[in-house]
Amino acid sequence: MHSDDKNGIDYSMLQSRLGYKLRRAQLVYFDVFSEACAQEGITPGLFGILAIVYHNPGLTQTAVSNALDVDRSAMVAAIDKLEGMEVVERRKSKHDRRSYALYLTEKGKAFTERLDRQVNEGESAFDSFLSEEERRWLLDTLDRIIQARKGG
Amino acid sequence: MHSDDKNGIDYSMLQSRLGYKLRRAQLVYFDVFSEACAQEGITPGLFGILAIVYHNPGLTQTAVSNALDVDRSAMVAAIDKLEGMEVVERRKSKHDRRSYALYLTEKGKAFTERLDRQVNEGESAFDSFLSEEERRWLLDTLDRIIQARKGG
DNA sequence: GTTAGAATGTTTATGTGATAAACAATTTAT
DNA sequence: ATAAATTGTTTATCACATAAACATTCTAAC
Repeated sequence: MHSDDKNGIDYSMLQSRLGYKLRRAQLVYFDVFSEACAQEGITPGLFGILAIVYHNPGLTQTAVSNALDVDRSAMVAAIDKLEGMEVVERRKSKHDRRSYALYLTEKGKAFTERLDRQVNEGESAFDSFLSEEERRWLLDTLDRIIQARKGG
Repeated sequence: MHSDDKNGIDYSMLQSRLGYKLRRAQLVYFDVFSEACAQEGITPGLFGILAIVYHNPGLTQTAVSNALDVDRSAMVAAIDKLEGMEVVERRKSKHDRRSYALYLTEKGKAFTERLDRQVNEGESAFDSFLSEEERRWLLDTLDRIIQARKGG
């Protein structure tokens, strides 16, 4: 009954745990992302916002927070920062005076496109050991995990 | 060229990004883990420590932090808490008066075994849509991602 | 052996991010 | 017109990661 060893350490309870492996793998991608664009002051969370607003201009803060499954209170500081960087702007909605419609500035569009390329390069240079088929399978499986939760 | 839609929202820049999906999937598992044992005051990070010390009694704090790839400064508060719960104990090392050897108490062993079962149940009730083969493939792939970083 | 360098546990600080409660202003439903 | 829900916001807490610095102790070089 010899155990799962690495550097002489027994990882029995963690080795086959998806939650643990997902956490470790996510940390790796966080590092890769940071190397790709930490210099720009953009974190994965901020990039998510840019990506959503880029392709869906005019959404409210709450709509973006729903799209990314984060609390809407988290949007305030994030949008404040992106507005300070002059890549996103809040425009008052005519239909609903409570809410803002979010748009990328011209600078923000170019910025987002550049970040998208940089992150793609950084990630693909790193996960090129995955075939395109494996990559798709992995993405689909992760999606199934994410969706499985929605129903519960 | 109609785009990746969900609830009428275009996820183009995120849809095929492994980092994003890993983050979301990890969040899901964090929730499942929490439901399984948040009542015991145990977080995923603390469980990792218990799992390592359970199978590798006598390791120093630094050795455990290396095993889990966290900074050793993060161990202090964690071990403090586990010691306060009377599940882990620090014993002064005879060979090195700087360091402690970590051990589970009898209570800690039973506690860890129970948590292990609870988390296994919580996770498997949730990811049962994966075949055993798919699960192994997923674990292996995540391992490859984690290991790929070590070399770079 | 003494001395210089490295390692151990520790404290303190910063930052990211998730989560939750509460509030005023506004909109929607009754 | 009144009650209920929604929007952005503030504030708080917690998990977790990272980094610098420090005293004590050990290791290596001389």
